[in-house]
Amino acid sequence: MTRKKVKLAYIPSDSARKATFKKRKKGLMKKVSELSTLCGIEACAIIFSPFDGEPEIWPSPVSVRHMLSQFKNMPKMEQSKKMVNQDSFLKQRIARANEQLKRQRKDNREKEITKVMFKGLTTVGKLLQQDLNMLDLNDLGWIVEQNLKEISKRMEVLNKGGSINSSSGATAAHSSSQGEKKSSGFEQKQQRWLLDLMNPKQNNTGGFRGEDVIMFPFGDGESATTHSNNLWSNPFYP
Amino acid sequence: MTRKKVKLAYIPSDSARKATFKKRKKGLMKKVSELSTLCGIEACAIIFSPFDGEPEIWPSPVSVRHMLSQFKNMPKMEQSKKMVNQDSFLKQRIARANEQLKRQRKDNREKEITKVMFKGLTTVGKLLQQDLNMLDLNDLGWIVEQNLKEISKRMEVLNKGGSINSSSGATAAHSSSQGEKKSSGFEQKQQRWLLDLMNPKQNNTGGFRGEDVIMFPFGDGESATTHSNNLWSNPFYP
DNA sequence: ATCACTATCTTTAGCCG
DNA sequence: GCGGCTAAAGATAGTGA
Repeated sequence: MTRKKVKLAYIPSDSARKATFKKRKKGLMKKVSELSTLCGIEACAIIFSPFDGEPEIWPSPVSVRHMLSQFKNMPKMEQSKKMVNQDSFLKQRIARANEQLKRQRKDNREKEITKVMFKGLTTVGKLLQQDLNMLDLNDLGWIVEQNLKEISKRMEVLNKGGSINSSSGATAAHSSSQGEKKSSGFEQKQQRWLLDLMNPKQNNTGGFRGEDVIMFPFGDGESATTHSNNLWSNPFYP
Repeated sequence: MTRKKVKLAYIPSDSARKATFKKRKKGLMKKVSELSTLCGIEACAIIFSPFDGEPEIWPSPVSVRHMLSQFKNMPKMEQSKKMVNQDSFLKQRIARANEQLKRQRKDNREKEITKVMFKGLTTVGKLLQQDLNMLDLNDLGWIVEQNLKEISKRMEVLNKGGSINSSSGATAAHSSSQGEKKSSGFEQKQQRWLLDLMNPKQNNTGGFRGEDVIMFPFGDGESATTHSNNLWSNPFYP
């Protein structure tokens, strides 16, 4: 049987199109997944289809979040390093050292990925910004008005809450040491500010929590009645 | 020769990994492209690789922007519709009607896509928001301080600039009429607010332009010295 | 490193139940 | 419409220049 060579064009038939869509979407997602694991990189695919309301997203939304949260766990790595150094038996030491090396490599790779990804994230952010700026925001003066209302509240709360210490400890050392032979250009500087940014300070005495709002041109866009479901939702506490 | 069946795991060798990455990235992009054209849907893929600094993005960043800008051109479609109706020769009329129908169909599809995509965009926006919220923004009190400084300025300007008219004309009619046999659930309501949102008002007398800043957790993240290159850039005027 | 080649593996169009 | 099947089309791992 001669199965024709599918010309690359919009499939007119609704049913055929949907069928092809489902099949190919599946295949595509698999490909993304494979690329990600094989090459140890972060990737995502987003598919907006009329067939389902929500856009299809790979990987799970949580995975990106998880990646960023890794920064918080980095200091712990330092500790385990010290532990290994104080071990006594030679064999165990070698074994552990190898373990360590392996982990180190993995960790290095993860850090590297995270760095790249984070840097990239800002690019994506810019992109989305630009797209959303297309909405001719000049016409939406009421947004600013809304902003101002919320902001006055925020001002009050802040002024009451006292001064907020913004310099983070940033004691987390950068452990690039041995391991990976070629780490493709870690920049100490950037890495440092990322650490500073990521290193959490437990000082939560600042007055701004929960109710404070700075409007954001993101949201579900369906209703403008509720606050949490507003076109302009809170970027600081979603 | 027995070429092995590639086990799905991280490729340790730097060179092999990079080679595979390049090949597969290419293939993946092709797949996305094919899916998009075959099924008439919008999709994008973003790949963060340590091999190149910028993330790879499909399709071109402009395409997303272009899509949104289509909304602005919609009213023109109405005009061409009328023009066709006033034609006199039967043959020409039929020919033109068919042309029109074709365009209408295309346009309907594009509108539909845009609707879905726009709705999805907000979901993506939320996603990115959440991810960026991981930065423990509580620790960055200075951001809020910066915000407040800029905001006081904004308040002044706004109060001086008079009230800003926020109700847009929204006269653009919704033309779903004939054509596409199955338009997979256009929602009048949502379509309407999109139109309202998109329909530009030429009233640019409002006082806020250029210098006003509401800080945003997006940016290039490299330097914090210049304003335009700040970690927190201006969402309203990028 | 980068290209081209191609044997082999993978995806998928078209059918059928 | 959905899931399984099968052969054609397509992608790519390994290789050598």
